[in-house]
Order: sequence, then structure tokens, then C-alpha cells
Amino acid sequence: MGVCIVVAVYPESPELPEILYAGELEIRPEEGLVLATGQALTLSVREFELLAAMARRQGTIISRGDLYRTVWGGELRPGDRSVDVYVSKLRNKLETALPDRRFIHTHPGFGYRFQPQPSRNVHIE
Amino acid sequence: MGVCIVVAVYPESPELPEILYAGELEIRPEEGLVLATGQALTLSVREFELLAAMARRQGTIISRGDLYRTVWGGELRPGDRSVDVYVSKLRNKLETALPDRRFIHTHPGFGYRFQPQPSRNVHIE
DNA sequence: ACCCGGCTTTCACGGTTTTTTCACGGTCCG
DNA sequence: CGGACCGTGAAAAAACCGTGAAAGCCGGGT
Repeated sequence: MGVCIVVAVYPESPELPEILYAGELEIRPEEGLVLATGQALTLSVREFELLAAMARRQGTIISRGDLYRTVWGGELRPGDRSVDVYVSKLRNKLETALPDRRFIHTHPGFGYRFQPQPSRNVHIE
Repeated sequence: MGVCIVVAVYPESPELPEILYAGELEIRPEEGLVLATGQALTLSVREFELLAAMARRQGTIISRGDLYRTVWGGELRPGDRSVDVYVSKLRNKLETALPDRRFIHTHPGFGYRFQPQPSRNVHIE
């Protein structure tokens, strides 16, 4: 097999202010700001980076290893539960802000998937 | 300001993310994700690996020994029913997600064959 | 220097989910 | 009938995760 060359040309370096949306969440990485229905959430640095990392890849399953590399840097050591702990923290804050949405889904053995999901407040059945 | 050029050179066949299709199934091995008509299926690691192994060789009959080597690693010991059990689990989940297709076909004495097949839900008669 | 408070890391327990294994019951022949 | 083969529920064992809380870090204020 040969090589693969990928060339990306961006019209300026100046980052078009990245803004991520998910459900009624609005995430502004540059600013370190998260809005839930307009209301600002108070997240720590780790919480924020973790949220951003997942939101950037929403809909896909991301392994703990990937998340650790992206947010913490370096390799996830076996037995290190940092990612889980912060997912838990994040879930709490999101739950508090937006009680009827689930954002972070666990895929046992694979990792986590971020995807806003309407709650069954919609009265199924 | 000018432009920003990013060049990436990969030494081997670029990891085009492998994606397998079968009927209305979409399988993304890298991510451990399966979509059935867009909806994410929830599979365990074994279920997923088994599905991927079969989908990679769809249309062919694969022996239990082959499947075991590929998914579990090591040799299938006589009397070990793991493959059958997981085929059963997989059939259930696929059936639930896509009621009018059969994917996994048994070839007694030989093994299993994976191939999407429209069911007669189509109302013949 | 000392204390305080917030953030991060680590530890540990307990609940869940997955994987493995067992066993019973069908089916398809000769 | 008897044996090989397969489907599958369920128990047992193992792996995996959620989370409260202890412990470590660090900067700011007094």
C-alpha cells in the first residue's frame, strides 16, 4: 500500500469561534462557558474539558482511553477511575440543570457516548 | 493573515474508518457502534465482536471454531457452547431492532452464515 | 506561616452488567 | 430408539461501573 496525504486548508488561522450545541446546551470552548437554556453552568476545568471532548464527538462511543488522552493527556493506567469519576460529576451537574434529558450514556466494555436524549416525560405507554 | 495548511502523511493505507453494511445495519468496528436504521444498538463486547466477525465474511459459512478463534481467541474446546449462546443473544437483539429481517442462518454441522434476508412480513399471499 | 476552600486524585464498597457454564428440550436423521 | 446437533433459559462467576468520601494539591487571604 502507498501513503495517504491529507491536506486541509483553512481560510485563516484565526479560529472561527467554536461553538458546540447539544440539546439545550451551548458550549463555547474558547470561553470555557456552558449555557443550559441560557443559564451558565459552573464547571471545573476537568469537567469542562471532558464535556467538550464528548460533545465534539457526540453520537459516537468514546473509550475511556481516548477521553483520558484528550482531557488529561498521557495514557490511562489500568485501574485509574478518573474518567468515571468525572463522568459522574458531569452527569450530576447536567442532571441538575436539565432534569429531563440524559446526555451521557454508558456502553459497558466500550466507553461513553454523548447524545442528548429526550426523556420519557413525553408519556410513552 | 494568510492561510493555514495542514499536511498529514500516513505510512500505510489510511485508516479509513472501517464501516460494514448489511441490510439496514451499519457497523463501525473502531467505535464499537452498531446502527440499525440510524438507531444505536446496545451490544456487549462479545456480541459486537461476533457480529463484526460475521459481517466481515457475510455470505459465507463460518465454522464455530473460526468464530471462536476470531472473537474469543484460542481454540474452541469440545462441548463449549459459547458461540451458540452468543449467536442466540445476537439474534434476539437484531430481531428486536429489525423484526422483518433474518441475519444469522444456521448450517447444521458446518456453522453459521451471516446474510441479511428480507422476511415474508412483506405480506405475500 | 497558617488556614481555608475549591479542584483533583485515589480508594473502596456495593450494585449492575457481562461472560461463562450447565442443563433441559427440541429436531433431524439413520 | 439413539445419537449428534442446536436453541436457549438460568445459575454461577467474573468483569465492569457509579459514587461517597478520604487524601493530596494549590493559591489566596489574614
